[in-house]
Amino acid sequence: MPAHRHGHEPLASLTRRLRGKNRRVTGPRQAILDLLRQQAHPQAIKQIHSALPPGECDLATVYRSIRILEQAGMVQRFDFGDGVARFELIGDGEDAHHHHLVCTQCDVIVEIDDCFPAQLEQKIARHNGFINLTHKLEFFGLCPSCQPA
Amino acid sequence: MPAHRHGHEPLASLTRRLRGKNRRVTGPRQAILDLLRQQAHPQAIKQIHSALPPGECDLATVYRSIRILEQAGMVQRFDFGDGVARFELIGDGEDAHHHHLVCTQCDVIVEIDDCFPAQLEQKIARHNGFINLTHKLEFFGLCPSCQPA
DNA sequence: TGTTAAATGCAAATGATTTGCAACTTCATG
DNA sequence: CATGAAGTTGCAAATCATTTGCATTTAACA
Repeated sequence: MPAHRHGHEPLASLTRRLRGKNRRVTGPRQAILDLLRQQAHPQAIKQIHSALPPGECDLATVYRSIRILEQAGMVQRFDFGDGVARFELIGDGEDAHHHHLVCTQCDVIVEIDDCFPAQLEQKIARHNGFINLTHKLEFFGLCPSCQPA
Repeated sequence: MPAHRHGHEPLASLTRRLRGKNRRVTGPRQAILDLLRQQAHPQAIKQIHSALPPGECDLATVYRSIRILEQAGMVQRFDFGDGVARFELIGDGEDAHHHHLVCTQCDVIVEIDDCFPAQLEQKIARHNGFINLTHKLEFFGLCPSCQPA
């Protein structure tokens, strides 16, 4: 199963994971988790906040909750270079690492399963004496709908 | 010659390029270009500003100049995910596209010649019906000096 | 050398994200 | 099931990077 199909892990399972990290399960956090559960693509903080029922959760609390979730390893941060961080839920035990393809015109996002070749990455590490290599990789292009006829 | 060796293109050549783009050659712009000429790695706006002789150029002017230079194709923007854009001079006629390896501990930067395999990128494009694919790719890891003994 | 559009300095505006703080919950304990 | 300490929240104010309005200065060409 591709990495980005984090399936529909039930909310109860998510809150259990959170509690397991010694974090309290609060209304705002449940609302955010429940929202992220249903998203197929990374969401900006503002998106999350405005998708929540009005008055459900303060914007600052979204920021704080997302940070907690990220530290707990339940959420992954992505950066498409537009100055806005986006976040995606990581399924339990799931390999969170994946990349995206973003339309430069309409901002549609596609999850990508391909990754930078591990062997080449190891070569880069060795060649420069670095260890614990990771990478950020995102693709951009014109999606089918935005292409000129 | 690797992409990141943009050599030491003389300042006169750089200002000529700028003028060729119908941009005026001003004191601040020359100072910024001359500074970037001598840098081997991408520089943050603040770094550029504080490296300039005091009073030489306003911070807002650095931002504006860099934008002009970027639009003129003389400077390339990089994003290491820390919320600060960094800029590198592009040598004349040089292939600007390259990536970096950044130490997560001391922030040292190494220019990388390897790139995402073009063939794989094309496969991704085809597979998703996208065209004009590009990508952002940066590596992170622990540099030799920061590794535990 | 004069004109004129471009560029600059300075200050104020933005936009994303963070933080101080007092009031309010969660949840382990009793 | 009540209770308190620690963790959370809302709200407002603070940061930080970056942008912008505007009056003044300046590069470059006629």
